[in-house]
Amino acid sequence: MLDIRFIRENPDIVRKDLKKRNDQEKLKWIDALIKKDEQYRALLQKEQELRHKRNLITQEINELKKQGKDIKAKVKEASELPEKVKEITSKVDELRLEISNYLMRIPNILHDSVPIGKDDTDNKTVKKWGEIRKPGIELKDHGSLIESLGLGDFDKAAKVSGRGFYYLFNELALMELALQRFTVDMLMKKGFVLTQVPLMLRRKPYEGVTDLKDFETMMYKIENEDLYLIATSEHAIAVLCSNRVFNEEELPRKYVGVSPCFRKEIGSHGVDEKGLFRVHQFNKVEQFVFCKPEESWKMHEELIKNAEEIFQKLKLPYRIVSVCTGDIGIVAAKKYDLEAYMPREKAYKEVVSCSNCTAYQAARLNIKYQKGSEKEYVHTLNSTAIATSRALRAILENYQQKDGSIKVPAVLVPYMNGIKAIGKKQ
RNA sequence: GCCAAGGUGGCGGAGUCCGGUCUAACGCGCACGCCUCGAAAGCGUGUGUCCGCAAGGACACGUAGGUUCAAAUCCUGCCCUUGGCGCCA
Repeated sequence: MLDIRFIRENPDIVRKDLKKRNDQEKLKWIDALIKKDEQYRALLQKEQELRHKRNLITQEINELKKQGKDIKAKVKEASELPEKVKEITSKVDELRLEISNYLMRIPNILHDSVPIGKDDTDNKTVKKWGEIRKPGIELKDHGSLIESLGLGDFDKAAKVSGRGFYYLFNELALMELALQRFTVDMLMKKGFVLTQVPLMLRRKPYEGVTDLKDFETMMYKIENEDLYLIATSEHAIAVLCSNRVFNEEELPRKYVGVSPCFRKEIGSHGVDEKGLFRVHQFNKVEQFVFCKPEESWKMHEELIKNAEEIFQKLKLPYRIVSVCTGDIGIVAAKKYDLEAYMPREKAYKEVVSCSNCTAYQAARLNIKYQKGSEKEYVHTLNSTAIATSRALRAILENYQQKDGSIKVPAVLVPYMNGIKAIGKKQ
């Protein structure tokens, strides 16, 4: 959320940003919002005057009573006030709510380097890494490969849970755990605090970390409970520090979260349906950082570098794209996606998303740090380290061997009891 | 899930029975200032949010309501914590 004071004082910056996003509707909101804000503050003044008046009379009554004098006349005078206060308060609350509704939906201010575009086809490639090997065989899609090797079962999962779920067995399940441990070890060495999180959150804290439309399109709600399954541990870590004031020397604070993630993925259909790429439940290792504003852009580069390091060590070719205005969403000021090369499709597919949310989440969650005698919002950043389901797909495609087996990336071998290849016919 | 006791500042902890000079006694911590060569001690000041150019004011005692001229205080729902019982990997 943007600070209302910032919008009040810099409406042109906000307008310019919305023009970049080509968001005509929200562009119109700005004038309406500023007007509401003016009305709100004027009315708030009136409300406070009225309350002041009431407080004075109340005190008078107290004095009179103590002196043993008659209070009837004063009480009568005062008795007219509560209703007036109530009336004006409800108007003030109404305005406050309207303003907050605008603020919750107005997007973050974008970094200058964010490319302008309408959807993900306009994302700009900023880097490519790795050599694309010619497999020399007809590659199987990862879903069929898994099933043919007996390393998973999608059909049974679909029967008992629905499409988008999976069973994994033996070496493949082990590789999933290996990916997590390998990533966690690397990040802990870099000073990240390993964190296991609650997998469900209440609505109110959750509103602090996500786009409101996600509640309908992405999140699973627990029936008859005020609880939502988390879509990523990012959310649980962000709210961990809500309403907190950091000391300056506590920053930057880096967390590595490990958790299952639950997503409805409503409206997503197509070729990726079968297999591990687009699923309702997957495990993810996530980087999350709270830092001072002046260090957040450096930190953003650092987080994407960490993700790159993981894919480099796995020897999976990838490219980095800078996500464009039409694809970036409302929370991030800048976002990199890391897309791994999928040789069967001969295409790069998103496996990592790395965002600098600047003060946008911090303002909603009220996370500040003590800067001298002042308090200032921190910046928050989040980045996938590894989403194992998608990384597994990349490995299954890139490491397929001619004999139909899958070579285990060298860095994972120690995490897999020394197993160097899976699916090899004995 | 049941029973009991609780929830007040950065922390400990009064105030609640019996509504009113109670946003907070007393203590700790932290920041700044004085003192000092420097420090400790001591002394002083400050230490929630919002509106306002300011003067000033409003709000804030888990949370949402209710009663009242007036609520930390009385009433109700909900959330949470601790202890006991029950259930349980």
